[in-house]
Amino acid sequence: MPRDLRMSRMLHVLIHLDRHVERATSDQIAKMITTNAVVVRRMMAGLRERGIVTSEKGHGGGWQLARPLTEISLCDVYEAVGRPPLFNFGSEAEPANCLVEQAVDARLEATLLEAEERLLEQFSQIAVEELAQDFERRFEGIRSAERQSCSTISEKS
Amino acid sequence: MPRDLRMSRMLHVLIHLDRHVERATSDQIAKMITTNAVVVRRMMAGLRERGIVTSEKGHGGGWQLARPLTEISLCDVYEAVGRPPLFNFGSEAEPANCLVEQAVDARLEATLLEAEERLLEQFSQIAVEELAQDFERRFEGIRSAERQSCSTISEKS
DNA sequence: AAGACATGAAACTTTGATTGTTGCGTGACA
DNA sequence: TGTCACGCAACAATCAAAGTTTCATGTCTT
Repeated sequence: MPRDLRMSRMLHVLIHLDRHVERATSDQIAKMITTNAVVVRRMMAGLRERGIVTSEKGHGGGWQLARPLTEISLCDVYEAVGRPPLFNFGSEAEPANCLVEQAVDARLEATLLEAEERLLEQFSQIAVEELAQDFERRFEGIRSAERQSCSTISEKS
Repeated sequence: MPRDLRMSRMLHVLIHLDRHVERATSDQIAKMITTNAVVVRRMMAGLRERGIVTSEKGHGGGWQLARPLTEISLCDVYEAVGRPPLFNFGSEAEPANCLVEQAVDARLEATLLEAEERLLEQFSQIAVEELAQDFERRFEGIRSAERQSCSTISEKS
């Protein structure tokens, strides 16, 4: 059930930039997340504005982390990709003149707002570095499995 | 920020069916929520399957509540409209072969799943009757304001 | 200075899910 | 028998994210 992929994708990229490449062009990044360079620039522009990455033009240019993953929270990334609406549902756009609808909307929005605040609070307490460590645990798990079984599981992209 | 409106709309309708009309045709309901009869039938079919409303064909037919609003929770309605995805974002559809992406997806999905469970738990503890009472408080507020100012604020739809 | 490389930015197309629409079939009541 | 109302299927409209194309700008190398 694919929806807005920007946050997931940007987290993916940030970890690669920290653990694997240090600097990468939009094209290289595009291959990491199986899309194209323009989409990458569009998303990364938000990260640059928030001081999470920097970009350089010309030969040897590309994208680079501007600060360590320990100082980037999931909330930072969420805001950097434009604070898209968290929920997939809600009420009509214009305020209703029907009082029943007003009551329903108010209650629903209040409930969602509360849930949103809780989720963002959680996001603000998770550093991207934590996800990078999740990855390394997975990597070590695969490596040790390889040593035992001599199978050829390899890391890709 | 309009997204999936089904839950909001169905709550609206259920309260009208309890407080105002008792039985209504798809066309009448369509006017309440400013859409057309087919859309109404599509959404209400889910409510009927869950035993929340009943429908009758022919003369004098239409839709009717099958049980009191005190016995219908927001969660019931959410499930009746098909359990649409709660969140507006997520990860790629197919499981990744990149370990970094796997780690990001796993963490993100776990966080969202937790938030989803909390929200549904809250939904299951709110009866539609509560929203109906929210409405009546609003209604009384307007009535008393009318008595004081002789203005002509009227309830619509 | 020329050319290749890489980002910046604008305009357009594609995609996917909800919503909206049309048409026809079926059951029920007068 | 005719009207009313739901049931159902197929199709069009809508909207945002994602994808694409094109051109401009800046930078490094030769």
